Amino acid sequence: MASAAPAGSRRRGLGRPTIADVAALAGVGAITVSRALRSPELVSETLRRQIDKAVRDLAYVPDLNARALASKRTDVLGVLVPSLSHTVFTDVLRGVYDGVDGTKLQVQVGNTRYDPHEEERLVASFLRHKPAAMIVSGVDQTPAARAMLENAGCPVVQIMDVTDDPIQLCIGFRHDEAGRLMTEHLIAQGYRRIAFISGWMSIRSTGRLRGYRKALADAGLTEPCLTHSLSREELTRLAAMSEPGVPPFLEFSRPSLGREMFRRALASAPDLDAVFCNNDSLALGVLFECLAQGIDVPRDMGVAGFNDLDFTDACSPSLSSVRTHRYRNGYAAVTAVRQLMDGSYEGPNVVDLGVEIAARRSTQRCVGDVA
Amino acid sequence: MASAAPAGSRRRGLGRPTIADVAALAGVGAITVSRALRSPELVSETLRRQIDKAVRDLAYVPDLNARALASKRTDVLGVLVPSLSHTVFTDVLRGVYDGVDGTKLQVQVGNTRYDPHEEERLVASFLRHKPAAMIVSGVDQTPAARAMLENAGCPVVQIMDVTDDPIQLCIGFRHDEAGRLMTEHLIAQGYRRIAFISGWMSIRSTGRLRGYRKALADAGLTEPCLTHSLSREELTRLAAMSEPGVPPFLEFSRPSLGREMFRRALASAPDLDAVFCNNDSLALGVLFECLAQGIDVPRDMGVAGFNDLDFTDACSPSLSSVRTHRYRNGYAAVTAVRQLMDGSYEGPNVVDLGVEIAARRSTQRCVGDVA
DNA sequence: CTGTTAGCGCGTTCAC
DNA sequence: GTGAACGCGCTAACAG
Repeated sequence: MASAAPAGSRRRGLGRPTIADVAALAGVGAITVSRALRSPELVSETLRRQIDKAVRDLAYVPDLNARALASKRTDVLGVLVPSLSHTVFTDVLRGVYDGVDGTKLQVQVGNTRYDPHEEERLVASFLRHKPAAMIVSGVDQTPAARAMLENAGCPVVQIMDVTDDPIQLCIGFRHDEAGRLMTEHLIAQGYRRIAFISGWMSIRSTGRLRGYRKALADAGLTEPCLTHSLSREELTRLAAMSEPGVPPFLEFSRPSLGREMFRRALASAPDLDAVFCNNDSLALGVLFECLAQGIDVPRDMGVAGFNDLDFTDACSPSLSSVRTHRYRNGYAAVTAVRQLMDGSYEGPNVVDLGVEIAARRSTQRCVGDVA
Repeated sequence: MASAAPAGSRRRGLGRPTIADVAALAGVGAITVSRALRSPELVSETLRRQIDKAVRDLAYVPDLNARALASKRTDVLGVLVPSLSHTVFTDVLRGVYDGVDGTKLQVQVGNTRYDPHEEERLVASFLRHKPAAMIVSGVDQTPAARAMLENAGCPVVQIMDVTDDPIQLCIGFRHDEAGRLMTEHLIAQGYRRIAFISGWMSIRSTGRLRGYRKALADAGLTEPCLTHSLSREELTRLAAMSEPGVPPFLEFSRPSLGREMFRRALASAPDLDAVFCNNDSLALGVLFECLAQGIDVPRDMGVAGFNDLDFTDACSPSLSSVRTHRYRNGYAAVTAVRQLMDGSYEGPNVVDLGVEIAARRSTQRCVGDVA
């Protein structure tokens, strides 16, 4: 018998047909089946036809684990993001998915949950599967994770931030510059007492804060009321209030938190005339709080968000924000990965996608300055 | 040499240490290393110590593909969702991730993009990796996908909907009932001319619509203006307007679309007194449109959403919605999976998590009826 | 263009 | 408690 699972065998497969079964049925060698499946052009028309039939008749499905073991490679594109609850990263993922369309690449998403150690574990875990390439978010991997990625032997692209010292290639934008640009926009619109509001500071948020401070300093202004982080007790309280397992960083972008933090900012700096929010959800809350308090936006209070989510233009007044190219970032990362894989990549190893100020009504104090 | 990669070999590994290298260094058999790694309690203290040292010295990392091939199993929990852009499913995923915490299970997410054929492909693809279990969204898999899942030989849980005929086990809630409950709530609040607004109808949306219609019929009311779907041309136009690759269903939940569809509904039924939106984003748009038009909510117009996203309670007026237990659904699915894996599952094979009406100000026409 | 041979790295089986 | 042998299903290398 040519069957792969002789009855007397000490170990049997799951009963699923193997490549040997197909080969036997088609009357060819196993390797020919293998080739017919992966590079049909290398196999003669006749044999290919017989093989295809046998494959169909047996409902043969190649075992990817065996393939990976034998060939030492897979078509898995590992993508690590810090959160799946933030539009920011799901937008990136859409770009990634679109980028791999029509490709052999299989996307596999890992959620680091903003935990560097979880990221490290995931890097190790993904690398064990010998991925075709890796895309990781941010540029602040732990030394261990970085070392693993450097030795991964596959293309590695860092996204959503830039650094002078990428693991291999990084494509993203400068958060400090983004923060600076929006603050300068607010200043240009005549706002002077500008607060920065944030629930939780990721490494990237800190960059935006830096840019905000620089812009203020350059304009000779001071920070009226900087509420950039919640106390530990508040953090715990919020966590307790939420469904078990809801990570704090999600809570920290809630509109209701925006309302609360805006109230606080106003209490400690009653002469506030603008708020730069670390994300659009917080800004939405500020907008509603102004509405509830009868504060006129943009006349008495400028409100700006970050990320330019889909609701910014539907607000009333529409909400100014910082447009980051998240979809494009994901797409570009995959494009680069593919080029790195076939050796055709020729771009620089640091790519800055830039950001744009989406100036809308919520910061339009100077008439005629905004579309 | 006992090394796994003799210099003269025709095929070499990647140079990475193998279990044989560890065994050689520790002076034991390969199998003992294998055991020490997976079931330390079966190996004597002394050997375990030597092995651990060797593992560390060589920075040995087990090859998961080889392990999977030899053992015919993995610790991968495959999770298929129709979208990563909707909070709905990312909430589910949080539940899933929290559920596997402290477990050997490795979550692997697949994005079907609301395409049954893509789902079918993904099912096939995931199953080839011999996952420990699968969690799939909805109950409307293609016959082929269903057949594959039935023969997968691993626990399979369907979520976010219920059916009398699950593949194996399904945990979710009834969308028709959800639609009915919210409509009844609106009726109880004195609204009579209630429109249902939706940009795009998924299978689950259709269920909600069914419930809405039933509630109206039961109350002897008619549908004033049902704008439940966009024309094909509009669909194309919207797609063209958006960034390449932005799937229509995303566009279809935009607040700006809510504004637009509300204007239309109002145009064809000026006596409209309430709007039940298929999701909260649309409802947010309706809220802003009312604000812009000077329509008093809830007095002159009741506005209800669906899903109860995080911004509903921060709106002004706060937005009524249907609370679905997405996080809990993900968590429960994993719990069930784990029990199915060790044979301890004893629940029914259809679990209805139910929904709740989150009654807030935007539908509070009858004073005192809402908290 | 096709087949043969020899593994890929690990876990199962069975014996000690 | 430990180890030797064998095989999981597939593909790289080389020969024809």
